[in-house]
Amino acid sequence: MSIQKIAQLAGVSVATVSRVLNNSGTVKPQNRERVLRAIAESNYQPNLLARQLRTARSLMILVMVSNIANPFCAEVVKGIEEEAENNGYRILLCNSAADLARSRSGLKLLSGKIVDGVITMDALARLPELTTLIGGAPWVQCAEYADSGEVSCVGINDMDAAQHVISWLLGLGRRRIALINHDLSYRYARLREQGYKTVLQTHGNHWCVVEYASALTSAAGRVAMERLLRQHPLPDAVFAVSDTLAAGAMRAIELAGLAIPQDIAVVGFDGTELSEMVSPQLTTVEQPSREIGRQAVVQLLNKIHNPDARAQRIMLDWRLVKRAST
Amino acid sequence: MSIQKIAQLAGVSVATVSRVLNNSGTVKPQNRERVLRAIAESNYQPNLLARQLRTARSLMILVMVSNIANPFCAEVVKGIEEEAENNGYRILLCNSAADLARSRSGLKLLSGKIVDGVITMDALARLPELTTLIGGAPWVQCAEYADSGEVSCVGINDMDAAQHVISWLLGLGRRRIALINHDLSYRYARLREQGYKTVLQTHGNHWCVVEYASALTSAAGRVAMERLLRQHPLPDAVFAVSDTLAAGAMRAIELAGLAIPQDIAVVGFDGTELSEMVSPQLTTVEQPSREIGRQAVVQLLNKIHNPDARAQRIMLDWRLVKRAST
DNA sequence: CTGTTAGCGCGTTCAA
DNA sequence: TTGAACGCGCTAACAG
Repeated sequence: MSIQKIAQLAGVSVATVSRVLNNSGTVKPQNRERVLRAIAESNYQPNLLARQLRTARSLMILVMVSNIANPFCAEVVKGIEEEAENNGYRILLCNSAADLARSRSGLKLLSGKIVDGVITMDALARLPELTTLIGGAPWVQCAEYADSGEVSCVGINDMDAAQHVISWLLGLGRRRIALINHDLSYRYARLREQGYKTVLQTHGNHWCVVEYASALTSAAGRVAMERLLRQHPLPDAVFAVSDTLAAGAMRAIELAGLAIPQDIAVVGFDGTELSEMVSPQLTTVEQPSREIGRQAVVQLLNKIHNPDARAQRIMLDWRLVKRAST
Repeated sequence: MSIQKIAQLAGVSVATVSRVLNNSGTVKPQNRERVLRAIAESNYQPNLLARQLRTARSLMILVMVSNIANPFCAEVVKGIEEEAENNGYRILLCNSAADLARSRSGLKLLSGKIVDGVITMDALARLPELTTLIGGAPWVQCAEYADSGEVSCVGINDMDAAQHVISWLLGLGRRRIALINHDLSYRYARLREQGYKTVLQTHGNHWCVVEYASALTSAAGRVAMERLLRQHPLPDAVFAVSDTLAAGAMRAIELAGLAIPQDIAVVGFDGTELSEMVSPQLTTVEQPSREIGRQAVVQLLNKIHNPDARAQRIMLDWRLVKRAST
């Protein structure tokens, strides 16, 4: 069912049908009525491929995520959806699973003109193939830093936050603070680790142990913590770079028969709902996740509508939420 | 950068470039070489809109989900991704948030020919507008039943599973078994509730209390459980229709100073990783989530390649995993 | 207010 | 083995 058939059915030209569909130009009420009736009768749905090919815009933005099950990630996506919807845009979610082939496949939606721009929460700045695939298309990095200054990004100051957490734990009297980190190809992971190490060095504290979780999941956090529990002496505090990791770590500590926070204090990151669901409730660095998502859309739409706009680095506020786990 | 420019750059016709791109027809090696060089030099990327408009297929399938953060859902999606990828298809994820406008917007990707088919995990069979929007396009319901026999679906026998759980709890001596359910517009929710009530009636057990959570989240499960804890006498067992709800319920029970399972036994549903992360570990009905996703893709591709194929109802096996929460 | 027509970029005949 | 020409369905410019 095409616009041609509708025109034929309504006894008008395709241009008139198009005008009715888009509320553009002027159409005699009687003709508009006939067109609308023909559309209703035939259950006609416009072909978006043709429309987008013709207008060269899709009102769709691609969101590339490495793990959609992560609650922090889900929150950011909600912020993205809200702001996009407010501006007449639709979201396409693509789960890259941190896989090169998947990422490449997803980005073809961008280079293939299916979407108008992309927001990535992935660590792909290190993959030159992907950045050339994106080319000069509108792109915003979200909850992750851009390596080059060419691309806008929205996030928090991860180094500051990590430094604050470690300083505070030291102030509480903790002396063996371990870090549970994640894939260092993420720049935020490198920055948080750097913050962690900087503070320890400044205080002449030589107990410095980092474990890397294989994914941002509770299970991976638990495994990482189990490795830490084989240390002698044991850590007396753990800083995990996500709430999911922290939740898994807490489980491992509990199973080992140790008490939180008496034996080991735990601090998470993100400030997701999960931090309030675990027992004891988790001290965590709260990120303004919804706002991060919204700002990413604002930046992206700005770039879409004004291609010459300079790249922006938006840094939002974070805060340490102190709860029973410390 | 279009195929025209490449043709010009390589000194051949657009047809030849197209043949190189699609490995179709025959091209003189020398010309192929020149085309490939032109493509590489100009960083050309084919316009998928034009290609899909012309070929009338996209090799993409739409997946509509109501809450991407639900771990069960995430597992099913992984299964979908695996099977789709094995067949050369790409996934587009659309978070409907159980919202009509969002769902409508998402399904336009289908009626607008952007994708070749749709897998829904949503309860949209009740919304006639949406089903007409889908029209006769390839469609599979996943982890949810179809109301009409026209559309294929993949899932488990929810009524059987619920009946089994309740019978088993009764066998353990529990007499006041409450149900934490979810939005009854989901057919699986209606079936599980039916299973719950059927068994209670059969045993002449009149203590029958159902609470409805506002979403499939821990927070909503906690709120629902808090309402149940205002009952007199208290329930001595709770069956929640998802692990996320059960986790929230456990938190509420713990905060009320009650013991699991001594005071109140808890059973979840789905068999997600979460059920192993909570303390005590959760007894739950394990669904073959990955396989559900894979089967959904198998059914959908069958429908895409063979439009006259009859709708199938695929029922997979479940099993009750008994752990410390009961 | 309306209709005709020229592309958007591509794959695919059909002749050569 | 190649190229010219058509049409997928749509919007927009232009002429009436």
